[in-house]
Amino acid sequence: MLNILIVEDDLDLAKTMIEYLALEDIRCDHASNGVTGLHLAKQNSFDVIVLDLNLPRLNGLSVCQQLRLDGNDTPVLMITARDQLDDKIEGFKVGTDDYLVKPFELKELVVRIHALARRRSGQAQVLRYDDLEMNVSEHTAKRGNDSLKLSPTAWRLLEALLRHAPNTVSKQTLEDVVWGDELPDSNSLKVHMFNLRKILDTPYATPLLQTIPGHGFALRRQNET
Amino acid sequence: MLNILIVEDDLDLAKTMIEYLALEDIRCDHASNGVTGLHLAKQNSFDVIVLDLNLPRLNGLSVCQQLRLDGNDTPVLMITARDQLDDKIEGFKVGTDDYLVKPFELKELVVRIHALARRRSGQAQVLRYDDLEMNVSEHTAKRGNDSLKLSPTAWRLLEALLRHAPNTVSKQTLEDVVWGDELPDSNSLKVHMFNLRKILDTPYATPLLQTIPGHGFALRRQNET
DNA sequence: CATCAATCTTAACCAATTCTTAACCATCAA
DNA sequence: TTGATGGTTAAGAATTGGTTAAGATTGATG
Repeated sequence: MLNILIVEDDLDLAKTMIEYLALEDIRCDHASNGVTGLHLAKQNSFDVIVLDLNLPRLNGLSVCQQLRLDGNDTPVLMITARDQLDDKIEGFKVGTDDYLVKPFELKELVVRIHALARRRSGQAQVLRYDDLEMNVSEHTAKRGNDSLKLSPTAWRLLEALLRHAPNTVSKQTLEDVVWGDELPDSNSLKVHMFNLRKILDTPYATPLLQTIPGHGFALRRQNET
Repeated sequence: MLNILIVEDDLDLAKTMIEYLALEDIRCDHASNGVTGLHLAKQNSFDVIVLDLNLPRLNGLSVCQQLRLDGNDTPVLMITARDQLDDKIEGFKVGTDDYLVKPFELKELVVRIHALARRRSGQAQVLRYDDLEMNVSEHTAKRGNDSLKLSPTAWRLLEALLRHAPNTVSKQTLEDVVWGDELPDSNSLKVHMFNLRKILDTPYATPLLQTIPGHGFALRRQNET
């Protein structure tokens, strides 16, 4: 059972969507303007957010941008009347995940909602795990109340780990993140991880950076699965 | 720099795409039929896979399905000539992430590739059989409530067995999983299976790891087929 | 242009884990 | 009995990960 938020000012359209989606076992909350939409999105946790581009009080792009700045990683499906590529590009820039151009078939809406629900957006501008917080836009990182001083490489590593937390990130992926195709021919990653751990964990009671032998590393609390 | 795989039998289209994407700093590998596409996808790690729906030898849907069964979580963008909703529905069922209908603008292709590349798997991949549970994303394994400490090789063996459970997995397949082409020239597999069994079964009442004489091994409860 | 601080790469060392190998045993079927 | 298959054990080899420190590189600043 999916749980989504629809932000749409055309009440007829909203009603049609909600009723149709109910048949497909998708529960909808509804807001008719950007401000309440943003508010609802912040309060609750939805599987997908369906956003009209043109909204009273706060347009869809701004709503999406606000969410991302707030660290919300819910997939966003934008509905627009125009089929302007530039709108889409702009939309993807602020963190939209998919588009649907009016008029659209309800069946297609359902299909895209399901596809989006399977993944996280990955476009949040603030990443959090446990008491660790990373603001991608400001380029700042904190653990608890202490701000962390990260070297460029340490930053990239931590960002990758945080985006996947609490999942394991393979050494290969980490090397990819830092060096791309041109890997250094030594044990550089080991050293960087050592340094990152020194900054991230050593001063604190609960270590977060776990080594997964033979595979890679994970940001995860020890006791948790 | 993104790294993607294009599986497309229309060589003109493929060439156009590859050249355009190169300008956008997207590196492309290319396969012109489903079988090689699948092979490439399994061998390498891409940011996105662009799949034509209609392919010689193995169609796009099957390729995608195979990948998912194999535990591959790379985002897939399906290209289709028709705008049949049913195709899309079928596609999303087997794990496609997005669609593009021919003819499309190359700019739009770029935008969607970027959007997909950023997305990450929202839900942990979990394999289960009986009271055995393996979280592929976190790289953790439990039997009942006890977490299992697996060596890299043990992990690979168990994963292969679990993906096929309760079916038998041949010794050859297991050797393939662990060593690929360069097999060790001794009885290494025997030893590894012994060690795996020690971790997996020995402490518990009901053994799960069965030997199928002459063929291989299976993860299966004793009484069941 | 010289210098300084920060950062990155590299090499080396140690400890722990993991892997391979070669035995030896038990069982079964021919 | 013999040969093939699978289970068990232990030793030594190889690999991996943590740690440290020395140069090399970079970028900023006086």
